[in-house]
Amino acid sequence: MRPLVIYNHRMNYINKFQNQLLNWYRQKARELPWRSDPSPYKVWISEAMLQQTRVETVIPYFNRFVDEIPSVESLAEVEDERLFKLWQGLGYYRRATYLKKAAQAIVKEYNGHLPVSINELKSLPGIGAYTAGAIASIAFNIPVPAVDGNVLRVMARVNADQGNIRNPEVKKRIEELVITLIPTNNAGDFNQALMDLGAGICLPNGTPKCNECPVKEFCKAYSKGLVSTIPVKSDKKERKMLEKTILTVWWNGRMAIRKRESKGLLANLWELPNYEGFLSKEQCVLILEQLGFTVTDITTMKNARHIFTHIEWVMKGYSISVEGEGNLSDWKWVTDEEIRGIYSIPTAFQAFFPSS
DNA sequence: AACTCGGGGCA
DNA sequence: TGCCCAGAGTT
Repeated sequence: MRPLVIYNHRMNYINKFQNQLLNWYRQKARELPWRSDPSPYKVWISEAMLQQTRVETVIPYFNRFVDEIPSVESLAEVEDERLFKLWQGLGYYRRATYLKKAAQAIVKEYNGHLPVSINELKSLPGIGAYTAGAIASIAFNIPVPAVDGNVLRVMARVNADQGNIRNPEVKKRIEELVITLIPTNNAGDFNQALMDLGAGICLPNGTPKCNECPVKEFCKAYSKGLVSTIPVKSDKKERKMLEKTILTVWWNGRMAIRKRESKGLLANLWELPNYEGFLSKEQCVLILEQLGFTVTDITTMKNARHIFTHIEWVMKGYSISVEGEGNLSDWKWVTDEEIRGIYSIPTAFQAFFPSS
């Protein structure tokens, strides 16, 4: 009898945790575009966009994207230029490349339908442990965990886990904990409830709203007074500063852009011509002359700064008018309208555009 | 295990 | 300014 009693106690604990979390979610769930129609395709697109990106940022991108590219098949065939344009400003641009690659694989190997199994999902480019779990649970209601940054924080507090949440071991530990709690019949709502809880109540940096938390009676960090010290997170690496000179070069009413290389930062996106270091007007004029142009005007623009995760660009800019033929191979002369409608140019350069 | 890869919002 | 965000892939 004894093991059965313990078993029942454990079941009651789990049921109560599930019920209180799910009841809270039924009342407080955020209304989000991908929640009104959680088709596998829309869930997938939303999860890809949401990687390291806030919900509020994603919403307009998601709406535009699924409106213009409504299916796996259309995604598999979309022009790269158009794909990147739809992603412009969202960051982590290889996610867009992964989406198209995965769509092509889904058409070829799964007849255009997203696979249901975690392992098959994870085999697709851009779909890792979290995203596979999110798609499987939200789109297919399969009881698997989907541990993102929110869930890591929430469950580290619930279990008073003082491990460094950047440590993969700690993440695995928390995944195992979620597995013991996840309901067999309502996994999608359960996972999304944990994320909403993290986004709205169980906030980072020691400022959670514990009085509003539906599961505070289960939270060991709350009962032990450790909420402000959990989760533990190791320090990030320091950012390096990089000085650059950005050129907006005008020729016959058009502006010069060029394509970035296919690897590394902002791969395959378009950029304004730019050079390492702070160049003087004279140095810029010399560069343009060596390219075969005659400089008719050059003015200094306002300095700008762009902060990436691990680099910071400090940028000096010049607006330059040129005449002549030039002898360039990798510059492209484009109009304002083409820049707005066609070419994907990352945010780092926006400060040097006339539209901004 | 450590790096790389964007951009924005908020204290 | 620093931190964090519905992370994934490479080395």
